[in-house]
Amino acid sequence: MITIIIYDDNNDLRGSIRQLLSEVDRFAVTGDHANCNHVMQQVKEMKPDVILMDIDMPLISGIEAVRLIRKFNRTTHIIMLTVFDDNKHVLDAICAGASGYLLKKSIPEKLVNAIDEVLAGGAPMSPSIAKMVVASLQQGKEAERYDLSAREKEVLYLLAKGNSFKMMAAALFISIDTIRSHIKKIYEKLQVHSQTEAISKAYNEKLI
Amino acid sequence: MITIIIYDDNNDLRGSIRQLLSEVDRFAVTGDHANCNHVMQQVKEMKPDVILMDIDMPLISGIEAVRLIRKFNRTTHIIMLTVFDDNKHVLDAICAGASGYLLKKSIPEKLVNAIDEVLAGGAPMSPSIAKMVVASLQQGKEAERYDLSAREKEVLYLLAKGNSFKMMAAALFISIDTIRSHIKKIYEKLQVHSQTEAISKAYNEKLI
DNA sequence: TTCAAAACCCCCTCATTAGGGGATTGCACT
DNA sequence: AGTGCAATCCCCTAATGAGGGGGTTTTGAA
Repeated sequence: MITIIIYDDNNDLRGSIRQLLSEVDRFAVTGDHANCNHVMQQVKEMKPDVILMDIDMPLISGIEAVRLIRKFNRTTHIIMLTVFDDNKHVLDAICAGASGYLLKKSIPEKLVNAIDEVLAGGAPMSPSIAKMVVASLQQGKEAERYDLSAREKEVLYLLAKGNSFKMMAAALFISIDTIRSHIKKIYEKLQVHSQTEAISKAYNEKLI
Repeated sequence: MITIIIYDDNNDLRGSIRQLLSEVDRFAVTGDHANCNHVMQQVKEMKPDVILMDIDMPLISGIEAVRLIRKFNRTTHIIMLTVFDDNKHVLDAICAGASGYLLKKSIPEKLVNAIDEVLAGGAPMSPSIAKMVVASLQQGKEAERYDLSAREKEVLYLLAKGNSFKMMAAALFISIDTIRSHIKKIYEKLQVHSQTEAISKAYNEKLI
């Protein structure tokens, strides 16, 4: 028997989901709550197989709840329920440790399927959510518009590793003044004025 | 009419896909190739709406091909076809700019659907692929083992943005010596000895 | 209540970095 | 043959950072 807990501040929706899941013999909804105020205690007690978690809830958001749960439990499957797919929090939820992501409008036809899928080790997602996830992996990967020379990239790389000018000079068998020259060039090209800015930019633009 | 090009070194599979797609009126397969040796030229000429791309091909891999295509074209949808879901290259393909990812075994029942989905702006994925993608986003996010205080995190964040000690002091309305104290603590906790190392570590450990 | 840790402040010195000048060599492109 | 650019090296000064001291006050947990 698959045990399930529902968190959603919408009473009607909670009811509908209970109804929907009651029609499947192997599922047992062992709890539903309008907020996450006692989520840690509840999950510890019930040890559900699957949690359905609304993202937008008052006081403790679904994302916070996932974080709380993941502090002591890495195995229970959590499927997020969200109204809008342009919700920027969706990615946060993924990073927090949710397993699946379903738009509320697609609950009727896809929820049962999604539950089976997480249990099988999958990551069910509504298409538009999947798109966001993929986009987040692709973002920025088109850089290289700063056209740093090979040597400059090398210096930037060593810099990011925490090397001082002196250490880089030794590593590359060139004078410290040459390092300085390269650094100046790099700053110019990246339009920054310090090591920290340069490295920060390098990471953000995936130059490293 | 939706135009489609297929790249796969398996002649039988290419044939099956052609056959499968020919049964859908709105699809027109305008080309199929066993390798990607002339992929840039072919794509430039045909300007297909969708490309089906095998990942494992001799000489130029599907991933390389995606990179080549994305150099001059950001709009054509590319669906990767892969045999194994444990292929570590799947993530590379995503980052290279593919839109969807289908296991070959699920082609018969899901290919038509996947094509419609990318055209609608989605990101169709086989469940096990989705799982990998999600896992890649979640990985490492369990850091926090350096237990920096809230203030220290704030300082580290500002540092990474390229602020000097002076600027941070001004921004936080505290003395520059206090910044210095926080920095010293941060270095101690992260076990580093310079700004650059600290920021590099912060990025690598997802502290920022 | 006591104790530890966080957050704040101050001083010192030496090393390093930022930013501004130069210069020479060698390679590639025209 | 000249032009541009990357890569190398040099010098200078002012600003900043690293690392070592020394503190107080506030706060939260034991």
